[in-house]
Amino acid sequence: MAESDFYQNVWALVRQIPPGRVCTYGFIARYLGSGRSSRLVGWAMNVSHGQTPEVPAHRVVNRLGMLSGKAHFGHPNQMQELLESEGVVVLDDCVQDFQARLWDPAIELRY
DNA sequence: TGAATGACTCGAT
DNA sequence: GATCGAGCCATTC
Repeated sequence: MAESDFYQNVWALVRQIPPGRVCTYGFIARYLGSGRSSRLVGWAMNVSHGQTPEVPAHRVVNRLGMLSGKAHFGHPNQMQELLESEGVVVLDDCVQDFQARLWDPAIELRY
């Protein structure tokens, strides 16, 4: 039973992140109600592999903009390449202009 | 059933 | 200002 509603909500939210933008675990966790469930968001990403439709987990980084989850992709560089292909500049596993690229669901989906 | 783990975050030193 | 430790919550062993 690795598919709780929490995962579904996380995936649904991540899928709404527009290309070229990124989001953080903490923001997602907070938006879903439990600001302290950031680790569960990471869990959801772990399970999201092979999901359909695909979950753009590469657009989710930690609060510092670091690609902390790149090791869980097929290839460590895959996450960075996916982001760069969408226009996100990645340097040393960190998203450049992170503040500008940040996509906050609490603001973007408030309308 | 209890203990350990994890793609995180915050507060204290 | 940087580093260390504890908390959180669902899943797994």
